[in-house]
Amino acid sequence: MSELESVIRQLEALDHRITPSRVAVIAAVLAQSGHFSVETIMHQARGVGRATVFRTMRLLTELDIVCRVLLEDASLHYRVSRRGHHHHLVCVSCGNVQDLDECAVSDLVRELAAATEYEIEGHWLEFYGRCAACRSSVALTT
Amino acid sequence: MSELESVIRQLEALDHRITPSRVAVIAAVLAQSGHFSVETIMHQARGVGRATVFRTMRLLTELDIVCRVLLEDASLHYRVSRRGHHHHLVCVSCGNVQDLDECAVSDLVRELAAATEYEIEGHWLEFYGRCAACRSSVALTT
DNA sequence: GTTGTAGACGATACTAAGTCTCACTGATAC
DNA sequence: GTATCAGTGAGACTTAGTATCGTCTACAAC
Repeated sequence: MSELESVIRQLEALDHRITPSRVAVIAAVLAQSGHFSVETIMHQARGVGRATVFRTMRLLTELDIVCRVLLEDASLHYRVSRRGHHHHLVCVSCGNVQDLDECAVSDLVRELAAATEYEIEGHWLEFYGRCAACRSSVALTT
Repeated sequence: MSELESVIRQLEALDHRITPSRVAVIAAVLAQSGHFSVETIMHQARGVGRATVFRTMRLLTELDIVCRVLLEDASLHYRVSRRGHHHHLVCVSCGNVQDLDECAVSDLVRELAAATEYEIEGHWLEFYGRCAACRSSVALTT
């Protein structure tokens, strides 16, 4: 079963209708390799209305098929999510994104809950830097 | 020396002019207790133009007089920053913000840099939850 | 005190990202 | 076959912020 079919099955299972617009958006999303903006999807799923693209993206986010990537300037991008809760390491130079396998702050969340009496429900954690390739190319050009 | 005067000195030291508009915006910012949006400041510093409020906020952010608080829905608010690099714990119910004293991920940054060969330059970290007061009030009403 | 000037100003147009509304369409159940 | 309602596209609207531009004024030099 292809990834596209698998997503369609998930939508069907939740009683969402399978329409050509949705399939076009989902196919465009699954074709992305790195992080992408909604605008990219709007270009690639031509003919699909703006509102529909946003609606479908929200649906995919709720289903954990895509996750949101927060860039350093606080702008939101998306990324196909092939695992559960995780964080990102974003190269500010080439835009490459590494998924970080495990949630690095789950211990911290427990400590913090004990120290502050908050019931902690969620968090944002994103790292920014330069990947090895970008660092070496900078070293060459300077 | 009041906090307002102290900020004005900082601006003067960097060769920025002290204008009535700037003073109005800075006073409005310093009067905030929790996190706030630019719109709040625009209401409280009546007569100051929209662009000027944004320009002044950017200036204050650069001077580390305010810091940005990322809410759970990825919208940006601001908060008077009375310390250096730190993170926030935001109550999603009453909006109260706790500053977390030390950067909890500095060790993690080092580990990650070693593991991924990235040169890590920055990160976002924000926690969301319910404070003790909000939890007890929910317990009472249910 | 006067003046020159560049930095700051307000108004306003614009952009980007996303939401809302509404009449219409078409997938699905009966 | 048809009724229904979830989903659709168009486009107006919202929110947050930036860009432009002609005018003003804080402040240093005189």
